[in-house]
Amino acid sequence: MTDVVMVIVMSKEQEQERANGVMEVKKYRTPDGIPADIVMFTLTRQERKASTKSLPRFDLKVMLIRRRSWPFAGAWALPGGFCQEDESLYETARRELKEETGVDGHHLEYLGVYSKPGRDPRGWIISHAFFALVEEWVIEKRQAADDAQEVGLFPVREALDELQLAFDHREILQDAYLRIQQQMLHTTIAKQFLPPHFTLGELYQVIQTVVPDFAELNFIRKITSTRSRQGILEEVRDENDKPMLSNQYSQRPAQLYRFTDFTPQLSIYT
Amino acid sequence: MTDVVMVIVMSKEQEQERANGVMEVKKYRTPDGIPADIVMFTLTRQERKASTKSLPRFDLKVMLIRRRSWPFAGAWALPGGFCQEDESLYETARRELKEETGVDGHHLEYLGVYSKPGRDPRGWIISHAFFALVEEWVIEKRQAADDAQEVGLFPVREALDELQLAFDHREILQDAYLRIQQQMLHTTIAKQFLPPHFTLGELYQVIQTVVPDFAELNFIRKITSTRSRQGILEEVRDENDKPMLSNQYSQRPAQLYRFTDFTPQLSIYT
DNA sequence: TAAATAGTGTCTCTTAGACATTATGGT
DNA sequence: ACCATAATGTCTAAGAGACACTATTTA
Repeated sequence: MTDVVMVIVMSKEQEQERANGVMEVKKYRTPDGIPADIVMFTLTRQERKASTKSLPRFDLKVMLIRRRSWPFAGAWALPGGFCQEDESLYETARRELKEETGVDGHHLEYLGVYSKPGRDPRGWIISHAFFALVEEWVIEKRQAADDAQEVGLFPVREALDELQLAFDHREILQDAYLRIQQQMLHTTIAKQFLPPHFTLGELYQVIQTVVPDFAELNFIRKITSTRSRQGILEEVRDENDKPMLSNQYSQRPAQLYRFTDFTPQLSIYT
Repeated sequence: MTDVVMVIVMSKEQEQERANGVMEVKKYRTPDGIPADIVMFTLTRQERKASTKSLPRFDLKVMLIRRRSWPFAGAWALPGGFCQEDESLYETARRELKEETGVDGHHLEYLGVYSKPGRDPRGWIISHAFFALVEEWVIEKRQAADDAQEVGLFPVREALDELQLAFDHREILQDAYLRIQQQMLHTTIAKQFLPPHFTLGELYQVIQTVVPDFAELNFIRKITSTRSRQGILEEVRDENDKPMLSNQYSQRPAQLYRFTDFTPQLSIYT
């Protein structure tokens, strides 16, 4: 990130104009704060008691923190904090994500703005939502170390259906949920939840966890054929060019794959 | 749009907490203004001097207004204005679109937030970009009636490549251009630029104007077959169930179509 | 009859979709 | 031998992609 420094040379008249311009801006009421709120998603691994090796099953969870002060004291809310003058909102989100959850350097994406009048009893506060995708182990490490705040990981459906979230955070979470489902099908964000090398079974589980409606009988065949979808995945091979296999989740070893950096362009017309 | 009224019953202690909370918010520096800027796209029809009837060719254009005061006096900029306390940013955008261009009730969609420090010499100003899609005739009517401001319609490529836009409006326009291209292929926004009934030739021209890379040799065949794409379009028929044709653009009459309300779900995995 | 658009014929190759079948190897 | 997962076989119908060809009017 490089900041832009703006140098402006002005005549006296221009300076007067500038002062007027600034005055004009200042004479209106301005918001009382511009926070960034973060919807942090993670996939947690369910314990399975199968008789043999079996595929992992996941839960899509969201991190919430319990508010300690007015307003909505005691309610669960999205982590977040106010934007400062010397940072962009993306930087705010990254800073708050790190400060409040100890997570840094992960997928962080802008979601939208929430500006409905009256959404925050503290005043005129316009919030910007981001969503982050983090692997489970990052959060586990953090939760152990942290005793400053009460944090919780909730299954998304439970958070939406059963919790009374602070502010309009239910609406934000709902929007984020729809967005991550869309992204899961349109882009390769699945890789945020997967190790560098993974089996097609794992990938399928990840997609299904985020998008329960997703079903594809011939998943393996479709992924491994398809010329138009021209290789969003590629087989992993070792130094001798032998296909690398994994039998972590099954008796029969399964081919390992990785995502390429190719994302196909979708269209409803072609 | 219905506003939400929030009623809160508080004890004295709670009221004290509330006051503290508000104080806490107030003691930080807050932005000097939160504007909404609008990227208004339209398709203008090119005059063609062909020997017989021919398909319309379009240009994708964006509306800009010339700034009259500091900063960037004389430069072209996106129309926009500041958010007021009693409205959401979407309402701001709708209001400004109407005030500055006389356009109301059209496709208006949120694009994103622009908050890089120093982006506005007037102070700490965080801008929200929207994009609007408007038919040509609406703007023509407006431009004739308006003499308050100098407004211009520029081909998008020209505005991006040759104009020095105010603030970071070039970046905003660039983002909006990418977004509209994406939307054109993923959704049915093409209908915003088309009459209720249209020929497949017209539709193809619209798509190609917004997404020059789009090319599809068997466009008609693909649109009219396809079970999976299950009818984003349907043939228009008259009261006697006869197919309705148009020979506006060709000697041979062409079937008229309309969009259904179906938008297919795309996926890179299916 | 040339021009400009609309639409069909034809051919090959690939994919979709649905199921059945086989492969693997540890408990 | 059974289990859970991985992967291939097989079949039909449909679509992709490329081009050639016909259709419809009017200037």
